[in-house]
Amino acid sequence: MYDKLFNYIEQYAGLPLTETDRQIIQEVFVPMKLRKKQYFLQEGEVCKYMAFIVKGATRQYTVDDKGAEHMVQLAIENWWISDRESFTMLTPTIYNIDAWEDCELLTTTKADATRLAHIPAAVQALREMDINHAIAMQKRVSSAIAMTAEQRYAQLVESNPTFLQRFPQHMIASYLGMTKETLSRIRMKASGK
Amino acid sequence: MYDKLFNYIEQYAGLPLTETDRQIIQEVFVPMKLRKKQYFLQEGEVCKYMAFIVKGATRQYTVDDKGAEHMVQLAIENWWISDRESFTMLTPTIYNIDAWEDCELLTTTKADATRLAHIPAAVQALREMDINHAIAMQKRVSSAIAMTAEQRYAQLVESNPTFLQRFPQHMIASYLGMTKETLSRIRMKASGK
DNA sequence: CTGAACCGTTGATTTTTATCAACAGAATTT
DNA sequence: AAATTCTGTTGATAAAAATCAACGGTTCAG
Repeated sequence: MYDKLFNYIEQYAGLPLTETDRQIIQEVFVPMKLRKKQYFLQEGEVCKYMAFIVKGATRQYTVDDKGAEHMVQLAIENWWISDRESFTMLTPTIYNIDAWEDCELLTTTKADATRLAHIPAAVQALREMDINHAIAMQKRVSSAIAMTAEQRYAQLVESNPTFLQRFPQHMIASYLGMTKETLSRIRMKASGK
Repeated sequence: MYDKLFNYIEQYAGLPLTETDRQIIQEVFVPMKLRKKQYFLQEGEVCKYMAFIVKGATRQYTVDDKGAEHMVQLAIENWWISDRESFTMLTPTIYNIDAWEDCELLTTTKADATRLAHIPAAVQALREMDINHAIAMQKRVSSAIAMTAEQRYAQLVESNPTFLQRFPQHMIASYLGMTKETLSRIRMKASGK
C-alpha cells in the first residue's frame, strides 16, 4: 500500500528514506477508498485532503451554468489530487473531484502534512510535485492558446497515451477543450490517413 | 532595491526576516537590469536564472512555425519569472522571456538558491510562489477550456485590470488565446452597452 | 432479463473565431 | 522632419468548432 508512495518520494527526492521516515509517513498519510463516481471533493467545500493515487483514476472538473462539465485534470496512479488553492488558503473550491475508477488513495491534511517538514526527502518530493504540477499546467496553457484542436489531440497521444485507454472519449474531449463530436471527427480523420 | 523582495518574503511566509537572513538574501540574489526588448531567456537555452521583478514588465511566449508569438505569461512587479522546467531539469527551454518595459530584477541561480534552505521564511515563500504559480496556471487552463473569448476577457478585466494599462492590446489578445481583431471587437461590443 | 442511461458516430446547420486586407493615428528612428 | 514601424479598427470572407438531432451498440441497475 505505502510502497508506491515511498518509491515516489525516493525517486523524486533522489534520497533514501530511513525506517523512521517511513514510520512517520505511514502516520501522516491515511488510506482511503473511493468507489467509482464517489466524490473526493465537491464544489463549495473546503478541500481538506491532499491525496496520492495508489490505484485507480480520478477527474477534476468544473460545471458551468448549462450543466456542462469541463475537465481540468485527469489523474491516475502516482499522481496527486487536491485543489491546492482551497487546500492552502482554506477557501471554498470551485472544482469537483470524483473517482472514475475505484480508487485507493493515501490522504493527508494540511495539519498532518506539517510533520513531513522533518523529512528532507519528503519536503523535496513535495516541492517537486508542485513544480511538476505547475509545469504540466503551463504546458496545457501553452497548447490551449497556441494550438488547434487537432494539434492538441496529437500532443495528448504523444504525451499521455494511457489516458485514451482509461477515460471515455467525451472526457478526453473536455480535457482537451473541445466537444466529443469534434474529437470523434479528428480521430476519424487521423486514423483514415 | 531589496526591500520589495524582503516584503514579499515576509508577507508570504508570515514570518519576519532576521538581519542575518537579509544579509544572506542579498548575497544570493544579484541585481540585473534589462532594457526594453532585451531577452531574459531565449528558446533553446537552459534557463540559468530565476528572477523577482522589482520594477518593470516582462512577457514569456512561444513562437510557432508561422512566426506568431503566443503569450504564456505576462508579469509585472512582485512576480517571478523563469522557466521552472528548464531551470530545475536543466533542459533547453521552448520559451522566450523578454522585457516589455525597462526592468530591475533580482536574480538567482539554482546553485545559489540552495543557500536559502537555511532561511525558513524564504523556503516557505518560495513554496508559496510555486503554489501560486500552479494555481494561476490552473485557472488559465480552466478558463481556456471552459470559456468563450468574451468570458475570458471579462475575467481578465476582473482579475488583472493593470495588465490592460501596461501591455498593448495584441499581447493581451495573445495571452487570452485570441487574435487582436477578435479582442478589438469584443471590447467594442463591451463598451457599447 | 430488460428498460434506461451511457457512449461514440455521423450529418446538417449555426456560431464563433481566424484570416486577409486596408486604413489612420501614434510613436520611434534616422 | 520624413520615413518607418507599431497599434488598434473595421469590413469581407473563410475556416474551425459548437450545436442540434438522430442512430445503433454497450453497459448497467432494478
